[in-house]
Amino acid sequence: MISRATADIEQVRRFNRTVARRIGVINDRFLGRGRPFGESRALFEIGTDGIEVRELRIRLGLDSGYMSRLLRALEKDGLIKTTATPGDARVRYASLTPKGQKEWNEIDRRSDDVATSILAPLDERRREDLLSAMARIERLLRASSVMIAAEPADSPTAQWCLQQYFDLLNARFDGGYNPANAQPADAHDFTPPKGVFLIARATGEPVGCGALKSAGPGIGEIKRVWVAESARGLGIGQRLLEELEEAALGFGQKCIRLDTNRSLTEAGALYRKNGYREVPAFNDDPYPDHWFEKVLG
Amino acid sequence: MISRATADIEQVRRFNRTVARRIGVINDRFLGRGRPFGESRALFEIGTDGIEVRELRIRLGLDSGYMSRLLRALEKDGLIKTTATPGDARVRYASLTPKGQKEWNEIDRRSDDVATSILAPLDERRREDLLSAMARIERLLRASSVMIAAEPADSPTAQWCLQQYFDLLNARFDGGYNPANAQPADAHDFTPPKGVFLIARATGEPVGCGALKSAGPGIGEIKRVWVAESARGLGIGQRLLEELEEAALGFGQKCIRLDTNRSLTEAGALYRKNGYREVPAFNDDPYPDHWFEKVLG
DNA sequence: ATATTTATCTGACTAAAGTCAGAGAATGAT
DNA sequence: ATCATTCTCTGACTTTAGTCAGATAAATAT
Repeated sequence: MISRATADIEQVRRFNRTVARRIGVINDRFLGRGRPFGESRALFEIGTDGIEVRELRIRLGLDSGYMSRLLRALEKDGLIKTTATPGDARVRYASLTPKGQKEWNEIDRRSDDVATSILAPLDERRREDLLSAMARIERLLRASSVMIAAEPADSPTAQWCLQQYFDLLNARFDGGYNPANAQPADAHDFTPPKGVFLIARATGEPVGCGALKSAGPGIGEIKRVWVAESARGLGIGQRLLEELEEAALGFGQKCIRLDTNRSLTEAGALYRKNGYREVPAFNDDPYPDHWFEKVLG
Repeated sequence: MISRATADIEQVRRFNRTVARRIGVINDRFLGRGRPFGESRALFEIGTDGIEVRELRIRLGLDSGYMSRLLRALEKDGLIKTTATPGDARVRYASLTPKGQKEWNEIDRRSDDVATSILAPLDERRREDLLSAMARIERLLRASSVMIAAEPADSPTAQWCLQQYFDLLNARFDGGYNPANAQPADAHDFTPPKGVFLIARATGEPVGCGALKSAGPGIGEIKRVWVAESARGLGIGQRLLEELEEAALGFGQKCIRLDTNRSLTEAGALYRKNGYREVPAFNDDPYPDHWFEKVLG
């Protein structure tokens, strides 16, 4: 008997093979335009707006020597020019010449042709079916590539996430939100061994955060749970919560509490679903109107 | 305003990018095991059962000289051995040594790991959603890669398709089917400028056929419409029918007729959907019990 | 029996992709 | 002011991938 998990894995592998073949093959060679693939790729990434060479190197994952040579080749063909960046003369900035822009448009058109060639043979119904399945796959692959990791709460990324969180509260709450009026909690509170600050990232971009601090012996408090608008519905909140609880157990916190506001409907639902039960107010913060607690284990 | 078609194309391109990144990257390098990618691919394709070198070359699409060198390299590493095939000493047969089998298992395991790493971060509901979308995409990409082309009706592939068709009739009809009792129609009838024989192929494999012959001045007759079991529901019958009608117009046939049997339910539905209307019997063939006609244009 | 075709192999290439060790200029840290 | 770091560039490589023109042996066609 083939187990459920085995069949699932087989399905994923089959998908990988089919799609890699159908897309990879067409893409790679078809888009080449006689030019080495590496050059085309670089040209395409430089794009209409240009790009810092440093950034380009990271995106394509190339050795700096190799990158330099690629750019030299494109330059010699009159497709791009490189200039120093205003702020930092070490960093070079690559941008398309008019000739390069033409070439770029051609690559772009071919990309469209590839897409069209996939859709063309299908009738309306199947086409829509394919498109909706593609949208779903994209979204779910995005979800599956989200990584959650602890980071210092005072790191620039963490600060950025917090700002997003505060902006959200400010938009949702009647009368806005001002962190100065709320219970203070600084980076120190969200640092092991008493707390932690988690950041969820999708392909490098931060898309969510969540924090844990101590609220007395054996008690943890969850704060700052935020998921970017663009990444809602991917189960990131759930995963953050699970990881926060795990961290709490690691710190010996057997009880977790948190507060929230009724305008944060998704958060309320998440907590209830995960076995948090409502308790009387345990603080007199001006913003929360619901208080929850859960005993772990 | 962005047109509907443009948005669709954008969706396909976005999908291609996402999938190529998430799967392509992991697959290619992660599965490499320090070995050149070409060698790994060959090793994997040789697989547990071994394979004829000829077949392997076709599958990987490699030059025979290059293929030979790849095999020599794998042989030198003690991963495979090659022997002559019993029937034909020109053809070499490549198979894994025990060491090669171990290596193969490792690649296989890594493939599983890649699949698992995609599924693992998702909860049950999203996992199922992803898997079903993958199955759908696979199927629809298969449909979109089906090519229809005219071929001589006496080619081996055409003969093979016809045999499949007759086998199907034989299985479906009460009392079976014997082409000798039916109206004769030979390769000559299905040849331009009076007829044509179309074959639908998916990645090289024939998955359907359909034929057109003349049935008098300005009248065409469609025969031998068959779609492989494994390729039903992909719209191939519809596409064959459309291309046959187009061919008929090209031959100046303004009226098309055809006969069928009630046991071929899909065919009947297809004809009705495409505007064929039932007419009195126009032949006394023993097998058909429904006769259709359509005026083109 | 001879010619042709098929499958593989070898040698001699080329192009593309990528690595590594510095060098040099600009910037940031102390 | 000095030192370390960052970013790019150059030269000198290697590896991978692939092509092309025969050579060879076995099988097939005439």
